[in-house]
Amino acid sequence: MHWRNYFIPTTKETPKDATAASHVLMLRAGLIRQLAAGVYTYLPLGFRCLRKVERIVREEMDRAGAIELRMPCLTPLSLWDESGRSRTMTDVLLRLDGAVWDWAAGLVLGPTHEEIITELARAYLKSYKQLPINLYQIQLKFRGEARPKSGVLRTREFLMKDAYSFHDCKPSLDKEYDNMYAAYCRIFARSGLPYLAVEADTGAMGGDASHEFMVLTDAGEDRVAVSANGDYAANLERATAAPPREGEAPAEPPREVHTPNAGRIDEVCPVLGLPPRQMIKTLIYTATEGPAAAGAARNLAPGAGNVAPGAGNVAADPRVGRGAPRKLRIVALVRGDHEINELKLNRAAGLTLELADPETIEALTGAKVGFAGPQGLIDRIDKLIIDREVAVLRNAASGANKTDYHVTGVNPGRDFPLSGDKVVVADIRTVAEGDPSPTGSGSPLHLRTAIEVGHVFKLGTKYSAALGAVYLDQNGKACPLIMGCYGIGLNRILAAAIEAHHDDAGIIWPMSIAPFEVLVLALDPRDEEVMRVATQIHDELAAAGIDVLFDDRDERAGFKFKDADLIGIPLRVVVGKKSLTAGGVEVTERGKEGKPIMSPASVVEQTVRRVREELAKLAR
RNA sequence: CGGGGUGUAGCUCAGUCUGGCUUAGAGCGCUUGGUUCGGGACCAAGAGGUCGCAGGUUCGAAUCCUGUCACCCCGACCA
Repeated sequence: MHWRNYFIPTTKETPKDATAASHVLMLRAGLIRQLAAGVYTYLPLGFRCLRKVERIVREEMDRAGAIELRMPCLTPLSLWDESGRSRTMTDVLLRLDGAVWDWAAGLVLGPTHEEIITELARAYLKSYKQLPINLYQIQLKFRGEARPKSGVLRTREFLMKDAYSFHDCKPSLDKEYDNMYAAYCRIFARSGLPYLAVEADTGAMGGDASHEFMVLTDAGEDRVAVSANGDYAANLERATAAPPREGEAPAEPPREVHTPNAGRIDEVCPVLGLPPRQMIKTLIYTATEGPAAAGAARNLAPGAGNVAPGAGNVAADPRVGRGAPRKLRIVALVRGDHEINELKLNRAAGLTLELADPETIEALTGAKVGFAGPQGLIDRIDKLIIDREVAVLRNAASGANKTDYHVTGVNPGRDFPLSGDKVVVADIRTVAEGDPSPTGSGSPLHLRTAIEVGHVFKLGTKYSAALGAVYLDQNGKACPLIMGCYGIGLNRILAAAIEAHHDDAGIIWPMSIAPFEVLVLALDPRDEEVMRVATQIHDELAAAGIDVLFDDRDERAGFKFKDADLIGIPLRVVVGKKSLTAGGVEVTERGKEGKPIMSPASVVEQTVRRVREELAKLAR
């Protein structure tokens, strides 16, 4: 490919609105152009990268035995009614109402395809003999993302590989889950990503396994906890630390202390002379009676966020909670130096909780906000949820349920119950930097930001049951299909790769997803000998099957070098009068030092070998 | 959805507070000619803008007012 005839609109200027490195570089290198909020055109260079990623994904999915198909972007609203997600995903589903045609109101742009694939399964997968089967597609998704950001990391339209497997038993699903997990490892390794598989939250689905594939970078939106020795990694939403040890100090009697205007932990501690870890935070929540809402959607669960196929929300049973819903009062306790994890809290409560307003808190405790404590509340509330780290405290301090007073010498079990109908002791806090790994090694956990690039999920029968997708087992009995879903955000792979591999000058592409593998740079295109040598190298590389770009532009050397660094093609062959005089051409690797001179006769062979070596290394 | 901010040339921005001194500007990019030529060159001459849009105030609006749209940032939300 001759640069002169190609289209690579690079810029020197850094775009105003871009902060993430990948965003800045994708714009500057001429990979993408924003058309609207969260909507991007992939320019030729960016499109080539995307296609390379697509190819890796396709090859590995095929190799893993999955079968490719293509489902539509336009999907009938009625299917989303069947699953209940037309109600639970209202702000995610992009509807076509407002259109002038009546029929358009019945269509939505698919944010994921659980419903669609389940409809297909319902129609065709009628016998256990057809199982297991794994169907996948690489298709655009549309989501009513409230706030697109970070370039291509969070968009309203994106490319996702979503796969859905169907099984007649759990062991079969487990096996395919492991198979997909392994395929994902190969995909991300081949893409050159420093990825990490972490335990992910399963939301309202409960119990079943789910893993997210993360790339640790500064630009991500997700937080993960990773142990220093690598024995544990989990999404912060679900990460847990080793359980606490029982406190041993002898219990002191409770004592009321005047703490005027000191309602916050950081205000009270100096007054009481206690560290935050000896404090009990008393948080008051309300909830409406009924089942818990679904958990958080994952971005890459196909159904959820950008990467995973379809772990969508399944609606709560609309019949539950009809009539006169009663407001429940729930009190949660966490240590003063800990943050509560509302996802864990909701699961422990079996309800979706909301922080109570000040009026409710004052009515319950008889004190202003900031002075609540667990003592004596149990008879006036519906549930007391105690973090397990609070349960082992000795001689802690809490609010006194009396404005401007706290109590010291508070002891769980004596001053508030640790058991009983209304009491739950559970892990309801977010792990903190330095907490011990739950594996028993005690290795300290570190908190990192990350980009979610993939998600594997055991769905179970959520959608098959909702849509009536049943097969007949060996006994002729109709059973709902057991499903798994597996998503990968292709655009995010590009952004994550750039986040992980760049320097001040530009992108440093992994060989496997680089738009071109080799750049031949002719320094003086008006010099006949330079052009003859450069053209010959380009042509021979191309003939050898190498993706090669030929910078034949009549520009100054510095200009072309800067562009080369920016677009980040891994191998660069520089042909100039100077190098020819020195006996050949220069070969450099992007991001590495040194520019050895090679003879034009051997450079093609050596470059081809280097490309293949690099690709093989990634595929290992 | 809450809070904040920005819309002026393809890009990055000045001018807006204090309406008229601008025939709407600069740099980058683009066109033409010349010089230069191994790390984003220089000189000269050009092309390019309904100042987001709609109303209003005024003798006069990029500038003031009202509305509206778009985009960005923080937060919320994100089976």
